[in-house]
Amino acid sequence: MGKAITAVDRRGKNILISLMGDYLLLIHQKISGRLMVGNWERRPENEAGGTPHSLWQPISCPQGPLAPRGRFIHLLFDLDDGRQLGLSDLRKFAKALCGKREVILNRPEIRQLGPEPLDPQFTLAKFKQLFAGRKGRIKQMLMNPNFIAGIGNIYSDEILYAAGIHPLSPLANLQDRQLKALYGSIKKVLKKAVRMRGTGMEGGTAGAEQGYDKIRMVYQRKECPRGHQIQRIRIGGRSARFCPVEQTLF
DNA sequence: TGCAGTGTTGCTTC
DNA sequence: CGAAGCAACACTGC
Repeated sequence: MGKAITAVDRRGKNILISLMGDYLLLIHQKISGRLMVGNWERRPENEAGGTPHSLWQPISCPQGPLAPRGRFIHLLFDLDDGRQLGLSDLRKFAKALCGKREVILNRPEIRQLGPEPLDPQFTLAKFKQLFAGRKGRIKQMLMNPNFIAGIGNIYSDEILYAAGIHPLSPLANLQDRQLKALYGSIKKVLKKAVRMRGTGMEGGTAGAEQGYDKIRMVYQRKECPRGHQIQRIRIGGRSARFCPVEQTLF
């Protein structure tokens, strides 16, 4: 694009790359998107019959061999230092948009975003205000980006376990005591996840890179740390895991 | 072998 | 307005 990158920020799960000239590149990785720096080579022999996926072959990336994470390139930028910025995405839900900063920031998916849970300005009082007049189940609300930004399926499960709250609990039933526990668990779980550099889903390939896998309490586990059987139910089309012994339905 | 399950969110419908 | 259900896609694992 020929524009210098001046800053990289995040809002919820949106990656915001500021470009010279007041432009903004917005990237949302959705489920399987991965934005990564490395090098890829074109494979012209696949141009005729191959899938778009097979057009670019990874050569290198900081995590060592890219497979299987860097094989599904849909967007590639050449950087000045010879490396490339690539967006890999197996399931092709990811989104990339570029435009004037103000236009991008005014799009509903950014404008309507709820508060950043790790923002120091996001106080317990602000958290409680979110619940005013809202209905629904706590698990779905935690995952709703317009309610609170950046919490998905994994960490909502972990947060609810840490707070001892059953995922089906209606918002209206949560009292001050539970809200306080929830608030503390949100901060605690997310900070720890950031420190551990997130949760890798590809089993062995994550390595030391993404450590949260190793301390998950309920998400995709058979038993909680106390040895109780984890239950799995569906809420709003998503799987929710929880410990039926330690998580109370309010 | 076939089908349920997988990290997200936006659109449609009520 | 809010909430539920589902679609977008391609692969893995039981």
